[in-house]
Amino acid sequence: MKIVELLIEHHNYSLNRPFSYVYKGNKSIDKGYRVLVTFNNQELVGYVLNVKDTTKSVSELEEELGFTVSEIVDVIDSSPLLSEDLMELADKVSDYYLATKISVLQSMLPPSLSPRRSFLKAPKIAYDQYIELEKYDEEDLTYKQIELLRLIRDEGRILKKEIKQVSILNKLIEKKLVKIVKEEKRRLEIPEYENSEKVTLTSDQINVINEFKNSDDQVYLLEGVTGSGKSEVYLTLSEEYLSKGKSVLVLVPEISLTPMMMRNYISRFHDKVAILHSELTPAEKYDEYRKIASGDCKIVVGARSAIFAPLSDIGLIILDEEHVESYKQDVPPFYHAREVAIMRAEMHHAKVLLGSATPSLESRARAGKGVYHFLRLEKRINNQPLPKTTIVNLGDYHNIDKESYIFSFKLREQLKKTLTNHNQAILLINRRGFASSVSCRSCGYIFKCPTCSIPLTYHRSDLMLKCHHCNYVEPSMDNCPMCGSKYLMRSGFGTERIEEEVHKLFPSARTLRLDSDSAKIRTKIPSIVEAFRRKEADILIGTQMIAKGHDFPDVTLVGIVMADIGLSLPSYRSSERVFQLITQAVGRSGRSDKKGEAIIQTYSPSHYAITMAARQDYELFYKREMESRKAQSFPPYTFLASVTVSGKVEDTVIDNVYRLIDKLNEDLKDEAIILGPTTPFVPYENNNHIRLILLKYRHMEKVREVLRKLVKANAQKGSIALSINIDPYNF
DNA sequence: TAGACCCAATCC
DNA sequence: GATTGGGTCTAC
Repeated sequence: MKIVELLIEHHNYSLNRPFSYVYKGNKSIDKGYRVLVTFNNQELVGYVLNVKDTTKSVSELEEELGFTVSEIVDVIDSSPLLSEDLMELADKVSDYYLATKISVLQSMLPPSLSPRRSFLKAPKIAYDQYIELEKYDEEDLTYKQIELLRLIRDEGRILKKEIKQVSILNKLIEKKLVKIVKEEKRRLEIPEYENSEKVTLTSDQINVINEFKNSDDQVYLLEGVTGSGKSEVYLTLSEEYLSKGKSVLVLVPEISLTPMMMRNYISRFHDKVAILHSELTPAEKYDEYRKIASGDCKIVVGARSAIFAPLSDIGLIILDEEHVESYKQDVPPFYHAREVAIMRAEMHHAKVLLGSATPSLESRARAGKGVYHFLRLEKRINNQPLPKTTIVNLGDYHNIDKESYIFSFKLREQLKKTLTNHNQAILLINRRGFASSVSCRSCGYIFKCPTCSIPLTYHRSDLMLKCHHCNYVEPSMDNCPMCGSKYLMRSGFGTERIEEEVHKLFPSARTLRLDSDSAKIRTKIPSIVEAFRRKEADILIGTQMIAKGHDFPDVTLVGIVMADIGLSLPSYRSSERVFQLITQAVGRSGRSDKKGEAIIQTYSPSHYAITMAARQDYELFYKREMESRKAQSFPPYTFLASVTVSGKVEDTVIDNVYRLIDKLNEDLKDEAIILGPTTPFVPYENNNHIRLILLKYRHMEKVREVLRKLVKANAQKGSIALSINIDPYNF
């Protein structure tokens, strides 16, 4: 008989410890296997931590342990699902982030294998299923159903697996509004790009590569302006490690947004590369995961969660665009891929290479202090000049074109020039939809999301009002629900409005729009990007999605329609975000031998984030922003942690927040500044009221200990739930 | 975290 | 007298 210690799939701090069971069967069972157990009258998946043989009887065991021990119902796996080193990594991650270990394990595994949904076998699809419109009728549909139906109507047909809202789709099928059409399956093919010819490295690149190779440091920050050839450095180093028999892990922000990197790696390394990212279907993820685990692929290119790819013997971990915030997971365990990369590299004695044109302040500060080895690529390849950049003050009405109110004379004139020269332009507006809010002129009523209470955004393409925080939708109405007035005002503007404006001013211009609405369908982003690259459109209009990573040789104009959006957001990172976004966007202009222009429209023409971005001067921005962080005691001068308290009853939540703040003040008198309680941007969600406590501190150890105890002590309370976010971005 | 149970408030 | 919502407890 065996004694098995395991973790339960409930994600709660009071259950964040091993539970003991016995196993009398004869299947093989060991660390890393999943088993089926009954736990408090529920049938659950357990995650085996260790197994011991015993000669004792169950009653002797119970006597010794002091509780009843039950038997494992069944063993699910026939081989361990997670390697020892990933289990060890999970320990480190849950330790650093004060997260339950099961939440880390769940983040590590593809959804079809994660404990929660372990019975989902790898789906075998023989056919591609398309959804086609049968009949268009909005009668008796919920708003979400209408939204989907309109999408299907507008698209003609959609691959079924590309629709994420399966339950909504099923309702439409049930109502016979849409039908499924089966066609022989088109396999997920990884496109076979031509062997890219070996580029000759510049002397800068060679220097950087040699410095990397000849140093024993563990973490490196490579700062290089857009177009300075960071990718080639990544590829050369990857090749080097591969030839030494090591494996290589490459992280990219969101693979659909940076097909460049994927393409580079595939054309260089072919089937040695596995691709892992959030947009793959569960079946595809499962396949790739198994392929990596079996050792067939020595290189993995993927988004955030790929940091947990089951590679062995890792020699090099690369994080491209290391400053991008999507490396931080915004649900528990709230890990940041950069920190996990460093933990993992330590275990493998591997090196970490962080690359960016605009490094995060944290990383740049560490490089400045010598914690990371600082590498720089200063010149653009071929010494391309930076685009000529103009800042237009929107506050000065002389600059505004009265025919549109959105474009300045300068931007309109440059657009015209670009079109006549048959070049391409990119217009960036950091907001999707048509109008950012809808209100009633008579009574002042503002359409708000019933769950988040933030204003709803009007979308012209499907005539819906949408909440940009949760997924709430409702059809837009012609009358005010309060007073019945038909004078509704749509204020603010987003991508859809810009597109309309362009059509008005330049009727013959062909446009494409790229934002998360047009990206609702999975494969759409790459196809829009490709279409634009093939010059099927003159102007690409989009949100920050378009600012990153793409290389469009014929783009000679980048227009930032309103640079201020985001600057006033209540985050200590807002200047950094704006700087990064504008710098990246401006860098899209003039990538080939054609000369580029960029126009930044803004209400804050003298804000340093904007002026420095216009000059593409990262180092100066860095110095200026560090001063401001220092003055306000924000990272990198301090560490942050947030404690979220949520519960069904608002008063209970508030009482508890004050109680916790008192407790924290007592325990951390000299260690931390405790701020709050604050009401977050979205004050209630899923019927829970939410309040926040923020901690600023310089030394982690004591604070971590106190928080750990706090969370344990409050874990049993059913009326409130605590959640801790170490190094939070949004609060 | 999910279910069981308990209690008090509330409803018809 | 039954139903509902909140609070508390427990789990190998």
